[in-house]
Amino acid sequence: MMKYEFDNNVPIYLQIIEEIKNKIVAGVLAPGQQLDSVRAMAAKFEVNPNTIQRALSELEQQHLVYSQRTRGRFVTEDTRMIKVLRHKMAVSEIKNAVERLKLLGFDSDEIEQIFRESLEEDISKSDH
Amino acid sequence: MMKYEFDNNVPIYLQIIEEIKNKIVAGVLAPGQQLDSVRAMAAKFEVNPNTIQRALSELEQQHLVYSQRTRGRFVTEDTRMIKVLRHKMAVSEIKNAVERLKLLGFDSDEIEQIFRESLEEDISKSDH
Amino acid sequence: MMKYEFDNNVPIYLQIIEEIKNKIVAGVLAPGQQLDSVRAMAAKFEVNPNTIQRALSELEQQHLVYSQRTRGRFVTEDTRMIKVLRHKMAVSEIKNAVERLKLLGFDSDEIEQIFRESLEEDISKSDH
Amino acid sequence: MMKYEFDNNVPIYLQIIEEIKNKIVAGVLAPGQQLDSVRAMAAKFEVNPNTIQRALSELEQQHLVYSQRTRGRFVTEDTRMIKVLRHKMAVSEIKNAVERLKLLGFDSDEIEQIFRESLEEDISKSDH
DNA sequence: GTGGTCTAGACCACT
DNA sequence: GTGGTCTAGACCACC
Repeated sequence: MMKYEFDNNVPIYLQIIEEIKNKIVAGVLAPGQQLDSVRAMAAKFEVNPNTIQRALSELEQQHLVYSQRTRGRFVTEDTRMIKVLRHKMAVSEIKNAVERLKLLGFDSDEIEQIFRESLEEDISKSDH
Repeated sequence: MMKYEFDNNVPIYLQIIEEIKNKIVAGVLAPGQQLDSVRAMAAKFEVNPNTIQRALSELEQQHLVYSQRTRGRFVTEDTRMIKVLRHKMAVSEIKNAVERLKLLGFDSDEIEQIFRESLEEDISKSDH
Repeated sequence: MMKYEFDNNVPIYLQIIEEIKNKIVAGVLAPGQQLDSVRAMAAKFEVNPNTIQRALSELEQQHLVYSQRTRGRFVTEDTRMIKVLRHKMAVSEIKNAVERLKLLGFDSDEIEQIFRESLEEDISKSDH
Repeated sequence: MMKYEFDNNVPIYLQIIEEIKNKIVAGVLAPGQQLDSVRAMAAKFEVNPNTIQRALSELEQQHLVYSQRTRGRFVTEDTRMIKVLRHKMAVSEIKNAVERLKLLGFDSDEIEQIFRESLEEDISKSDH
């Protein structure tokens, strides 16, 4: 058997980044909307303010949020950026799934067929 | 401040079940092949033997492994069962991905299109 | 008169980033060469290790250095990246000078003429 | 740990001299115009009056300002002096930039080419 | 020994 | 009150 390895060594700040990205892509955080303050988020996540700061400045470097020194932080108003992010996240989600299936010995044709089945079921579900 | 638990509340025994299922489906553990002993697995996973015990009996209930009192535990020789499992795992993998994307606001058409792109890239990659 | 403002509020970690970029561009740090460890640099700059860490991880995000967990950090071996950086730094150096001169009321023609004089003097200097 | 001083060892009085020269060259301070009093400037720069005194007498030695015992200090009316200063500042600005680039390993040809690019961009910008 | 993450707590500038 | 920077000191995984 293989080496033992249970997940969850993902750094907190990365998890927070993902959390916020999800909300931006899903529209829960709208373009231009103000984020909670560093200290407020630190309290909510029960985490040190520095950890939040790190997550947020990383998001800033990716141009997904911007900050105004004394006013606070805001979701980018550049909807193009958000669309790009949205697409990237979808691609990576799907690629990961495909990747894992290939490791289990599935080939592209099989994966495509199963994917097709999944979508069809979905459609019939939404017909109810 | 205390640590906030983000993910990782999946019980260990479920993670172990997944691990073993993966090996069976991928063929790393062949039909009829003997599994490591409970104590050996407990050592490898650095986990209490009871946890292993629980995982294995669950797999027995699902007829994916069977035990012979004195000899040990073995992967099922029923290849049909394995095929079914294989298919189920693929479906659930893909459904999960689709599900997460729908939560992010994607509709079926978008997902299909991105899926198509992913596969095409894969093909062009393997052409190199 | 204008607002009072003496320079030097530039964060230490940004100054360190510049320092290292300079060395990379000038070739003092060659592609693939190992950098001092975080702790060593912290001692050299008389600064907290976290500050060094921050500078270096920023450089890593810019793909100018890469790190290997247990071995240390290294200058990128991608000489293209270094060339790009080199060019960017030159452009920004010159743009800054031009910018400051424009604030002093110089127009492009004047600036070009003075620039030409500077270069000629330089050449005659290197003739000696 | 103590703080390491990176830049900012330029004496304050020199910074103030530069500030005033900039204003004179840019025309913010016109020929013959009266300067603020020492005390007023000391307040504005949040600096000891002696520091201002020193900066101003240096400027007097360079014939860029002159003082009338009881009335105060004034910008020189010798526009030729100002033109010379203006030129000198431009030259030194550019020479500094060139100098720094040479330290980074650029040769004159490269610098000229990049300078040319910068100016062209500037022109195309003003065309918009 | 290496890099990486996190906390606790401080100080700054800006409004 | 906001974000931003920095220190001091801790712990982890990896080899």
